[in-house]
Amino acid sequence: MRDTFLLVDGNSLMHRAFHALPLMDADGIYTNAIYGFLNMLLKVIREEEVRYIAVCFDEHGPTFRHTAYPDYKAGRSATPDELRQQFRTIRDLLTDMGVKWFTLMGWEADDLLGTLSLKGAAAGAAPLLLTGDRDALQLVDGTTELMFTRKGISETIRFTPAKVHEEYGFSPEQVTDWKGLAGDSSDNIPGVPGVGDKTAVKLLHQYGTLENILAHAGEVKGKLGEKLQTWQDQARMCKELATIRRDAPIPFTLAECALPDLQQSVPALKKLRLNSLVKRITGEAAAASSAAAGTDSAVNTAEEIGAPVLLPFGEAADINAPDELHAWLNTLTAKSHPLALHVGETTLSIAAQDGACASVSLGGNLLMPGLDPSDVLSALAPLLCAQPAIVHDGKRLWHQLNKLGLPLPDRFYWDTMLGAYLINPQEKSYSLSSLRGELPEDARGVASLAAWQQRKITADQMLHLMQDVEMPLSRVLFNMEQIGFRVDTSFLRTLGDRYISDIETAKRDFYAACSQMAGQSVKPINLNSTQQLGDLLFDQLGLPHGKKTTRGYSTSAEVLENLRDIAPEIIDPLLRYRQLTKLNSTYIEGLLRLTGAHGRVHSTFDQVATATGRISSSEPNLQNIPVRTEEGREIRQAFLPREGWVLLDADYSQIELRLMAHFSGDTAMLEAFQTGQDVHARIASEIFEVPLEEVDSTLRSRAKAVNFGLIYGISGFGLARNTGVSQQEARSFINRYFAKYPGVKRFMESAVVDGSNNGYALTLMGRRRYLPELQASNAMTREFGKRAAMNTPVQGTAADIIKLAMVRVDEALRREGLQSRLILQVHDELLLECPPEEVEAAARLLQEAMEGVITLAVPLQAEVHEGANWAEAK
DNA sequence: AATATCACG
DNA sequence: ACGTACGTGATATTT
Repeated sequence: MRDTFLLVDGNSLMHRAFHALPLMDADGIYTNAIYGFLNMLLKVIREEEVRYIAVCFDEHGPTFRHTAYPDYKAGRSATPDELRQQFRTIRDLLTDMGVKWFTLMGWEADDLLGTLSLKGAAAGAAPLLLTGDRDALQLVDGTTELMFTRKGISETIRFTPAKVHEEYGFSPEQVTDWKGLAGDSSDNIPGVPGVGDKTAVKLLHQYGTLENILAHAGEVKGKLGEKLQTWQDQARMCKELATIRRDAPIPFTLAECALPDLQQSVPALKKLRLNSLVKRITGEAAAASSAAAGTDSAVNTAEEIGAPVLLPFGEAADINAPDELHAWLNTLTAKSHPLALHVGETTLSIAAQDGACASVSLGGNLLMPGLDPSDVLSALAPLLCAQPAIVHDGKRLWHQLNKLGLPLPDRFYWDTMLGAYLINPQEKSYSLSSLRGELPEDARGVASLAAWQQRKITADQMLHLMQDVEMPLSRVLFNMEQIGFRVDTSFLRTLGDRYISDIETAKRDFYAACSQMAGQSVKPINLNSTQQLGDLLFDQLGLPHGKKTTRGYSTSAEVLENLRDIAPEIIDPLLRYRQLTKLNSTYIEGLLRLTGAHGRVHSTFDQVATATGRISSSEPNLQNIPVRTEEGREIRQAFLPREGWVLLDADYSQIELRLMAHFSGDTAMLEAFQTGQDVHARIASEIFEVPLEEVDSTLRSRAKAVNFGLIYGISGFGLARNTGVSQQEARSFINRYFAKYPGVKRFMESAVVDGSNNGYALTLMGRRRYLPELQASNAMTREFGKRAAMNTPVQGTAADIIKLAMVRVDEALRREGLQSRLILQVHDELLLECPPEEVEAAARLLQEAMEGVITLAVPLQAEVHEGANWAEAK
């Protein structure tokens, strides 16, 4: 196994970082590019087990190497001063860190990269190029790979020769030919005019090289052939320009590029106030040593599954015949667990701990006929039932198996999608390929990822969440998706007809009132278009528009509400139109579209969707079915339990406020919950200093609004907007609140301080959410970070609690041998459908499981109701 | 693909 | 001085 030799294009990365990040400075020294650069460097070092490292920079002498083409790079604007400074600083910093860097007068960074990758490979290392410059793709070969940064610097994609081909349609050797043809506007390389990506790839496919294309230009028909002949010199020139040299005269030994101990760079980083980098370096060292010390957990440890680099996987076998597959699986059955399994788009791969592994191409192509995925899964299912496997997105696999009527494994050993989510719940995507740059898409990749995740999750103290919450929950969610929720479609249709007729009425009333006001009949518009509506209301009719403008006027319900005093005859029908069309298109038509022939809807529950740990529901979203208005609530009457069964609904009472009380430890707040009375009223009485009996609905709702404000991360402005009181009054509410409940204030403040110190917020069960916003230079972003820091422990802990409750409820139902089953979760609410004879038992079990999940400083309270439909059971 | 709006906790 | 409540997903319109 070759050691990884990381070769960094310093110029490319610094430019990327500079433009991707806002300017930051330490005492007038700009650091944003340095920060972004090092951040990326540390990320790759951490993820790739780098042994050697070198950074290359441009050093332009008096003459360019490409003197033959003077316009070269004329299209690039000069390096701004704020960045030029940082190039000087980064060199000193790298020296301090002990990281070897290279420059050579008159040579560019990519030439040095080309030279060093050659020398590095010759010395026995595996060069890994890190750059944002596509030119470098030509350097990729069997030993040299490339990490390409994109989207600024936040994402990387890893190129092997095969990946280059997959992405661009030609091989690394053809990169320069391609540039000669298609050019590159960012480098001011013109190529052949009129030849773009598509044409270039086609020509390369046909003729292989630029020279060969030009030699056969006569054969090429039409304009294209002419152009190739006319511009052949320019094409050759462009190819030469794009060709990276690999013969720079630089002294090099692999040993001097050994990765230094990064701890020694801490003082230099501190000087530049790059504290989050310092934390990362020191934090990682601490995590590594604690992981090395070992944790005495009753559950499976990293050792059992094996460290990633130690996995003794042998050569992969390609299995292409069912007989062969069965034979191979039979030999696997005898082996140790866990297996690693990966079902990709086109391949399925399996690996065992002893090194045996195989991949099977699914579907197949012309060259290699593949197997029918269902045949492969059929062969595999019994094995998965016998040996818990490492999988990615187990819930999806269960669905695949289930669709084929195959036996379902009741658990998996490790789900790398869930692992990735716990490690960072804010990734844009949890597809396997996006998890680690370009992770090999086979079972070995999944296995080593799982091993890495186990160590990381253990170090971050989230093994409990992984094994006792997320993993078992995925099975519960699968069941819920599978079972679905029964819907009364004819009821919905009847309701929809009524909505439609009311919509027509509202429309008529609206236009009549508009015409009345205008003194003439107004032209009908598309009422769903906010643009046309704003035009009508504010330009034609001259109603005062709210100051909210982005592209035109806002016509939100909030703005319209303010116009009700002026023109209720216009606004009321309009608001009614809005309400009814929303109900009809989203909840009547949308729901009917998704109701199967069997009369049930099967929502998808996304376990890796939210930053806080909540689950989300989609297609249909059953977590936002109307309830707040009487009109909307009718829709809930269409949600029914299975024929002859009963619906049970249980919701946590004030769970987030209770958690606030628990976290803050505030005596008065805790007391408010001990009495078991109406908490909002009680708090209103305290903060407004009136006897409980004199708390009217206004005071109560104001106190309630403050409570919500606290949970969301209080701000005077937000509270004012939500309650309709002035911002000054809102502030005074908050002040009174903090005066009565000083512990709550302390909790809020410490949540922000902890978030800043740690870089993340924690829930009670150790779930974390990183808060880079707290370090932002933009004040608004930072304020957002503060609110998230205050909200996440509360919302996230509530999510932890109900998730564990779901696992416990499911377990208990099974243990008691009941047929009742969970069918829905709505953040603080669980729905079950039960046979009538089980209702009492299920209700008790549900309440006990929910309330008993965890012991807090205040009791957890769950309220259970039953009904013949969701409206009744709520 | 982005924006505006609105449904839920 | 900035412009804000936290977390989601669906629909329709507009680019």
